[in-house]
Amino acid sequence: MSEKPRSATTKDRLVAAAYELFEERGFDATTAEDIARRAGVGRTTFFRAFGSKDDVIFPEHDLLLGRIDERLAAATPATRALALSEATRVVLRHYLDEGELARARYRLVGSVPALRARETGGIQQYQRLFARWLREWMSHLPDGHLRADLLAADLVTAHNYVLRRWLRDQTSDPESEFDQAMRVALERYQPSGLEPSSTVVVLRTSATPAAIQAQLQPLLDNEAPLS
Amino acid sequence: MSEKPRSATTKDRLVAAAYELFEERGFDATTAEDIARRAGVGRTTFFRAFGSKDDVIFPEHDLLLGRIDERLAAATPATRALALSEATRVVLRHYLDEGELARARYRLVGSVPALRARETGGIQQYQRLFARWLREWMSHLPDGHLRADLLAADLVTAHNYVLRRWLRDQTSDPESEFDQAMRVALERYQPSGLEPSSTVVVLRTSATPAAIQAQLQPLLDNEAPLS
DNA sequence: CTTATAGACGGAACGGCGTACCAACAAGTA
DNA sequence: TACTTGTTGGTACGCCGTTCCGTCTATAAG
Repeated sequence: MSEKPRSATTKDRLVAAAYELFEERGFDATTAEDIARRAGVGRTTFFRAFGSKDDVIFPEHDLLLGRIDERLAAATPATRALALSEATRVVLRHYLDEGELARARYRLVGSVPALRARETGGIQQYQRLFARWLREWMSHLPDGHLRADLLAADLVTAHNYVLRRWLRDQTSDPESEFDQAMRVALERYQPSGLEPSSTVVVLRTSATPAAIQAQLQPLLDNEAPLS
Repeated sequence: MSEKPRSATTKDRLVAAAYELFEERGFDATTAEDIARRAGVGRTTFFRAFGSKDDVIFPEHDLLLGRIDERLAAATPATRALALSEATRVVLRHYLDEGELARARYRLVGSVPALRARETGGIQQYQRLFARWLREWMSHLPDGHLRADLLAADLVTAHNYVLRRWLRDQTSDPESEFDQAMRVALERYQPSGLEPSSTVVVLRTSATPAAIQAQLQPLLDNEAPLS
């Protein structure tokens, strides 16, 4: 616990060596021994540090899962919509902070099917974590479990949508796009015990209910003050 | 093309042998040579037939992708909602028809992390296929690409929700539950050029917009007649 | 009937992954 | 100094998935 500096640098050197070699020769043409040799350690040490060749690419996965869980556990009924948005934002921010490293990983994963599978497996873990909380929060609604699963999928999908746009340099303001994406995704969420004063709404329009509901959602969000 | 009977039985014997051994000793404790020996063929033949040990579990994947693509390609603007629902139903029906084999696979996949990753990879392929069509259909809407991705995720998630309930014996009428799940998932879809006669809606209720919209959606669905 | 060509098959060998085991070595403690 | 504790590298092993090659069978041509 106190030897972070030395231990961290060994792992970091392995990660750096791995990315170098992957970009030089490709993933499949790089052996674990190659990586270890360039990092100046033995092959055994490499597997002790990462467990598998794929793990070099996705190291902070468990950390992010933990942070999401914390954020969702801290939500009160009134702040759940916000908690969902912020928990998702934690992941986005993490990749934004990585900068070029995240883009290198994106290129790599996109070109190696085995890594794609690994990545989607990780994404699924996020989704299941969100679903676990949402099922609890929405179980009283009609089709609550289904709607919880759908919203969990939507949150993850919306996050990936914005993240991929940033990774491909298709946006200069990912945070704003993320806000909008969360707004759309959270159309599926309605606060649980909230019983607001009844309101008369009269509409004369050809807009579909979905469009109307999209317009009204921000009002509902604002009604739930953050703690 | 005409040697289906002999070729099919070899593959089928390998699949049968594989499932037997997986249930007897578990996935990891079963080698490719074990499977081949029990099926009465050589190890080389096994890898020629399936390419990898995982592939024995998910053989008809490409077939299903093809059928979905066909169904979506055949949709007209007026029948797209129905096409989405039916294309998804193709997958559900496939597993329902498999019966006990599907349940054996479910137990197996649930207990072996490597197979889980493989399965989610397959699911992601379905999702991407749906998204490809939906992006085309919805690109004119505000946030069209995002909404297309979300709906694709919802369709796949809704399907998996019902399928898993059936796999766990939590439902006796998966088709009806699937209808309802599709209804909820398709709340995200609004037909493209549809410009219905305007309607005045007066509501005095404490229900949220999302709930109201959920109630109204069937009316919209009925407006798009099937060809 | 014989020969030729193509395709399915099994065997052997190879590189690589991930694991298990072991010996060497450093650092802190009695 | 001796003893633990933990990290490291080396060796060996089983298995995966691929490649190469020789064998067998079947269908067609001569």
